[in-house]
Amino acid sequence: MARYPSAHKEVTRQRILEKAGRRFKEDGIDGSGISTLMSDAGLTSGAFYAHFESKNDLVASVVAEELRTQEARYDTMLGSSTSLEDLVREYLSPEHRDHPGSGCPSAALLDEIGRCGDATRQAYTDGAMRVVDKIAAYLIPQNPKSARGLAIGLFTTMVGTLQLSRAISDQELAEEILNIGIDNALALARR
Amino acid sequence: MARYPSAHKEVTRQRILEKAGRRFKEDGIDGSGISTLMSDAGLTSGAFYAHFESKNDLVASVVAEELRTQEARYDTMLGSSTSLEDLVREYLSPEHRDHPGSGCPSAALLDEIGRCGDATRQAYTDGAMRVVDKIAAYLIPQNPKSARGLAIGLFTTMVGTLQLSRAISDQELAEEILNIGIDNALALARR
DNA sequence: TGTACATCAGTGAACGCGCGTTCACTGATGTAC
DNA sequence: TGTACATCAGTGAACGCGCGTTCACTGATGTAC
Repeated sequence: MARYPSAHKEVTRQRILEKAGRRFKEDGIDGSGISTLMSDAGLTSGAFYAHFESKNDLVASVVAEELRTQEARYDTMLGSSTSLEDLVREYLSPEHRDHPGSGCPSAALLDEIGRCGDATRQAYTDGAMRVVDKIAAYLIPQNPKSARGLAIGLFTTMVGTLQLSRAISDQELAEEILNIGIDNALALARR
Repeated sequence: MARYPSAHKEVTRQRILEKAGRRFKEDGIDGSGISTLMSDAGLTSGAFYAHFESKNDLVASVVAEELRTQEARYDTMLGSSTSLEDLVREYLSPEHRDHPGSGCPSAALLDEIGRCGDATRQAYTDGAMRVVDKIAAYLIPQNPKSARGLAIGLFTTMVGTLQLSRAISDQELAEEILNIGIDNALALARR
């Protein structure tokens, strides 16, 4: 089409990553084809390989990007007036459950990531541990290392609860599970 | 091929369900094709539709069957001398993490089940709640209802922890996460 | 008891379709002279 | 300043392949006479 200013390609790459993250979280990684992903980004399928080596390469990059976004968001929330309780309540809200596309990548994709290759799992490991460390530093600022186990417990219950609530077909029960999850998470954090 | 004794078809159906459950948990639902599933069961693809209406129908039946199996297993374990602590340690063991095919369907498939249609999510709801009720009845036999929240908390942490441990590429860290998960689960159960 | 027929679980080729990937080509802009 | 050329992000058709599903057919056994 055109020769663009030097920043243009990077901007496009970022748009592909953001739209693909959303699509993956909505339809799954296996459930999202390259043509669909590229048309989400306003492009045609052929352009994909100017930005990524393969679908696997995209998946690893998306996972890294998603966790970077999540880390930044929690950083802002916990750095400002938002309490951990607010964060838990937002995470385990019906809004989050019903909008996986804009939500937590772990809740939407964790078991699928476990089946991915090394590059993706490496990207996940780095990103998830930074998020866990952020939570640990908030819980016990003077000794984040001792809060690590607590932070991981908080993280796993929240992820498991949101996944369970999404899988439950009975609306009332799904709601009850979110509330139980909030109680359990807050009880953990209060330890 | 042959006209079989009247029980034969049901035996074959059961074999398909069992093999498909294993394959789904190893490669994901979207990652498992009908031809592969049928050849796992020693049959060819065409025979599939003599047993199931569609892949969706199979998925719902597999989910129901997997949870029935899990319920029976926990029933036996908790009914005999096995303590809840043993169950937790077995669930969060490296063996379980490294063999999803014979393991917990929730740990392997929960987020994918959340993206399935009503029939599958209904099957999951029924089965998972029976498993949770089994755990609750063990925790507080005289008042299982009050143990429900605890049982759900135990369930979600265990599922989340196993998924996380599978997604982590660093072996040492993955091991540490299992141990942290055991501590967190046992602390919960002791409440 | 021996023969003809009905049954039906399973076969395997074929359907249209979307997958991940490749590639010859386009065309607006930046650069060289 | 004006013209010729190089650049390169993006196009869109095509590749072989496996997907979920359909269907005409097979053939060993149970049943009827």
